[in-house]
Amino acid sequence: MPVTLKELAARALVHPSTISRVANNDPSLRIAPATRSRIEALLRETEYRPNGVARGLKLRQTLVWAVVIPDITNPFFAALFRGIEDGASPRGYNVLLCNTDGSPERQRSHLQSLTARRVDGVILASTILKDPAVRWLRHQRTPYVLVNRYSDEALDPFVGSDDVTGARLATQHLLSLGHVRIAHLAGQTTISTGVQRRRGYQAALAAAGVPFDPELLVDAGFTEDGGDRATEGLLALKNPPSAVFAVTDMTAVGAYAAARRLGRRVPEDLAIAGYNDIPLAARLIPGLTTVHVPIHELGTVAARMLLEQIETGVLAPKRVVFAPQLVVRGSTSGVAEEPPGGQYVARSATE
Amino acid sequence: MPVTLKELAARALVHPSTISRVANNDPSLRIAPATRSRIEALLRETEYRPNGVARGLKLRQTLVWAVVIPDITNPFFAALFRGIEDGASPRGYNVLLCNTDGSPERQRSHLQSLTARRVDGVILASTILKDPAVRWLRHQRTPYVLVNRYSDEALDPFVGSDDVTGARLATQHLLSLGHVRIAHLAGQTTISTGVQRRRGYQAALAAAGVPFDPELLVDAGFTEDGGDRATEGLLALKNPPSAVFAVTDMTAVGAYAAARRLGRRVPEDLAIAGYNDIPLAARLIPGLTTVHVPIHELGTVAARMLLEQIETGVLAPKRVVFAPQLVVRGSTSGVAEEPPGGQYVARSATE
DNA sequence: TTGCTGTGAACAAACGATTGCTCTATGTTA
DNA sequence: TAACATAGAGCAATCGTTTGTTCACAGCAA
Repeated sequence: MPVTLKELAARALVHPSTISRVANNDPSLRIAPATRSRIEALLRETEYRPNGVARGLKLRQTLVWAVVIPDITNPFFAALFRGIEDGASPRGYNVLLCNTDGSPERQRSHLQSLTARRVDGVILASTILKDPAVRWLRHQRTPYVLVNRYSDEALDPFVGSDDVTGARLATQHLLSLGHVRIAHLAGQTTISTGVQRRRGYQAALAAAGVPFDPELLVDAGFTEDGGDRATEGLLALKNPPSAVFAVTDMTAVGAYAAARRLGRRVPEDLAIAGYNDIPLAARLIPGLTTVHVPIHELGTVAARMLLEQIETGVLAPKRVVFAPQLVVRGSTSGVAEEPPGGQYVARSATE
Repeated sequence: MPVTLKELAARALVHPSTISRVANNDPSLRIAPATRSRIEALLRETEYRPNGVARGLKLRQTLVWAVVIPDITNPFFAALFRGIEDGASPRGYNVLLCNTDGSPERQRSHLQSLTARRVDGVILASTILKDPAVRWLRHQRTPYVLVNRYSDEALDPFVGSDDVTGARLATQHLLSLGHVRIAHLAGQTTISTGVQRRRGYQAALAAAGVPFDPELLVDAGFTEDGGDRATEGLLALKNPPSAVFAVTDMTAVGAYAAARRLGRRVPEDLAIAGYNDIPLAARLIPGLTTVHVPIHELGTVAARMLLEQIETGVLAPKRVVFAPQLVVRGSTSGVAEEPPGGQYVARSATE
């Protein structure tokens, strides 16, 4: 249905190549002004748009990126995606969205079909440590950037937050409030954020001279359900924690649910801290104390890094790590909520 | 970097077409068993995957769909997208996600670039009434389906909920609780859901013999902020409403915020009802009474309709409209919350 | 030997653009 | 007038597949 160069050429009585040159404003060849304006009129009249597929084949670039994440219904990844799209769209890129539900197998099969489609780049937020799929991607020489979670610290282009520091901040905050039995709703050790945030949690305990109680470190994963179940278990202990640090805000939301169901008040009976500062965190009652991550900016920076790799052709393991900021809300302090908006300190980025 | 047919042909000492036939299991031509197995081994060894761009050019199908929505960070659209992807992925389609932020101009430009890319189909949830961009899409003969909002009731393939009925249910519920001054946080009249839900609201009032007070019908739009500001205005009236029906759950969330800020209790001072039953609705405290829409299923059905159009080549204005179900929670009744999960009646669909 | 049949694979024309190169007028210069 | 420069546009190869058609050759019968 859409018009092709060949058809236009027949109508204008010129060779297709001439039309292509006018359409692309090719400077390498002069076109007579009369011919040019005749063709331009035709282009406007027919609303000619070159076939992107044919163009992609010839130019070896599709102007398509892919974003691979666990689940777009998780507000963290939704915000991240917006950041990426806002970085990609102005440059003419469209973005494919692939959900893996955390399955390495689905991730692998998505990555295979994406490279077969010749996407110009991939942004991956669903990776596990030492991910063979990432290794494969690297080997394919497909430009890619890992976000939030890394696979191999030294080898991958990465943008994320300093998880150890962030977790330390949150745990220190709980310690400073006088809590001693602080539990950690942890992420899997197969995932970098899981490992690093555990590390920060333990480091803060050690620095404060609080002995580490393995009973208080439970694997809750990154889901609301996991946080709920794990918290229920913790509250059933003979000697339950007075505070929990959750690996993720969604995990913390699960903790709220469990506390509420079991009749515990937040923060009086159980203080809760999370990680990421998703929009939902401020809307919870009481508001969730959490580690602020500039989620949208993670996305735009990832887009910028991907673009740089594509334009320069250099696939270097550059890293951008944001310094986390603790945001204190009612779930730990019990004090008045901070005024809405504007409370975040400007981030500082290190490479 | 990835291997091409021509290279494989050189290695196997056969013509590229022969390899293509083996790779695609082309039944139209016999291949000697020896040749076939030699080529198959080579295909496996090199992990050959046909270049999707070249394939798309030749076969005139890209196996790509596009989803155009206002904003993926809105939980409604995130759930919708999952439904679509879950319908598309098993059939080998990948899905581009385009956010418009409600701007018709951005929608138009997205649709143009998408058709230039020759996507196989478009699912559009950001349309306005009598949308010229949809008219254009129809004229291009690009397969498309509208979701949730329609443009032209008689002309477009559509899947959504029965907005008039749903709004009537919610308003009747508030009336049945004894409320008389019921406000409506309405959507714009440029959008079908805005118009239809107003209609249902007014119909319920009329049926109950409650006079319609224009003061109580305010344009809040579909955002949290809009709901917040509109509610603030309503509560400042000399004769404020005792209940509000919000065009959307996110709008209702804004109403919660305003009520809380102004010291009104929900539901005692202000009852609140919403529309869509996004996951957040059940998590609010008190839980939000709302009209349940099978969001994920809207997406899978839209995917099925799109696929049918593509496979049959018939672009008919088929409609699937789900019957809405009222879900009563604490924001109107003040009674105990229903047990989590399982409370939804199975939907009934009409065509 | 000739002619025929059938197998197995090569050939070649698309799909719709882009771009280096070639070619033909025309105009300029010696 | 001959040689030559230049403008303007056509030619053709190419990107990597797919697929209808042709072709070479072997086996077999007459």
